[in-house]
Amino acid sequence: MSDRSNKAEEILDVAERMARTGGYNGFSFREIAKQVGIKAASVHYHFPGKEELGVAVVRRYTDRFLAALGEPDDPGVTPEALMRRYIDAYRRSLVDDGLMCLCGMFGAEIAYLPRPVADEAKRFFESNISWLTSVIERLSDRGERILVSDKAVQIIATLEGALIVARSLDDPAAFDAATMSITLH
Amino acid sequence: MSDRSNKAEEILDVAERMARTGGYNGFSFREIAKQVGIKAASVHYHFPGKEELGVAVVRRYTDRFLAALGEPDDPGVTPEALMRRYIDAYRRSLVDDGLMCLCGMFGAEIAYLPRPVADEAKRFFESNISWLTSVIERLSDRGERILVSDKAVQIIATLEGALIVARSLDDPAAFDAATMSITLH
DNA sequence: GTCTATAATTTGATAGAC
DNA sequence: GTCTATCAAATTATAGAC
Repeated sequence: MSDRSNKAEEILDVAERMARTGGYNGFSFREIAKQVGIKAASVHYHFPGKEELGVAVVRRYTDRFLAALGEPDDPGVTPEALMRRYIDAYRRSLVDDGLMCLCGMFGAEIAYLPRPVADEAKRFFESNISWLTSVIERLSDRGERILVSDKAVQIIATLEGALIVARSLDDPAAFDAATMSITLH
Repeated sequence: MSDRSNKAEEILDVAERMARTGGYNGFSFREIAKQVGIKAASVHYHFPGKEELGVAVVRRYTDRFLAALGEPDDPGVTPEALMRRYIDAYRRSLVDDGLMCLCGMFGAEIAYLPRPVADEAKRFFESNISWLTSVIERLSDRGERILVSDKAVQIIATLEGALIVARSLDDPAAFDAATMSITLH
């Protein structure tokens, strides 16, 4: 509880929302502090520097994301339902939150990020591809024209790009247009 | 020639490269000036403010991008070749330049950008979808399961996302894995 | 066209009181 | 845990000389 008090979580909440809007330079200690109701110096008590805060934000985001997906080989859930669940996770980011995927944002800025933050963003994609690969293997009929691992990369790329295009066009329907062909195969 | 002197172009070159690495907050007048070999105040002579510079960078990027593609209904080029050309434009951004697509970057940050810059980024996607739609119509066999316009959105989303994933994983092969199924249909 | 000088603001960060 | 006070650096921007 020491490092995961309410305030620390609140700081992460605000930092995540700001990062998912303006990227790594889109959140600042002062602005976070103001929205949380403390002073900037107090934020440094919970997270020593911006790099550490950035790492913590991405780590929590990835963990929460994977937890919401569940186990890819859960016998109680069909692979079709799992795939639907995966697409809906991105869809909710767009429709419910109106936010970019944190790691899609940081992935675009990857060459600009401090190493530890970039490594955490990379871990998001690795774990997502791993999860997707397991699901695709379950619903894959042999004699496929395309590798399962390649299909996983294609799906996650399409979803990240669909967020960008739909938000740029200010048209949520573009997200569905871009992603509808993922399910039928 | 007045506003498109060599120095103005150099400024746009540096600003574009920095923006494609760190986003809208990833380029500054001081850093641009240093790399161009002038002072920050001199940059303001060519572009009054950051917003105007941002608009100019996106506009030049879009114009250059479309010009490189050529006319989508050019009878001298097969639609297959045009589609290949389109994918290669993104692939070169990754492999040759090692940079993100400017409008993929700005698209992720779209809610954070000044209105005029966001509008220019939107125009990039609109014109790209229009170009792609024309090409897809040429190579589309009737009785398709998916709308041509939807397929255009899907392709551009996959390409933007493929840049992000491949750069995050530091693995150019991921770009090909994500995009190879675009051509076969 | 480019410069110097300067301003106002924001940023990440630290020291030390409470 | 949170505060005040303070810092050095960086940001966008303007005025005016050359």
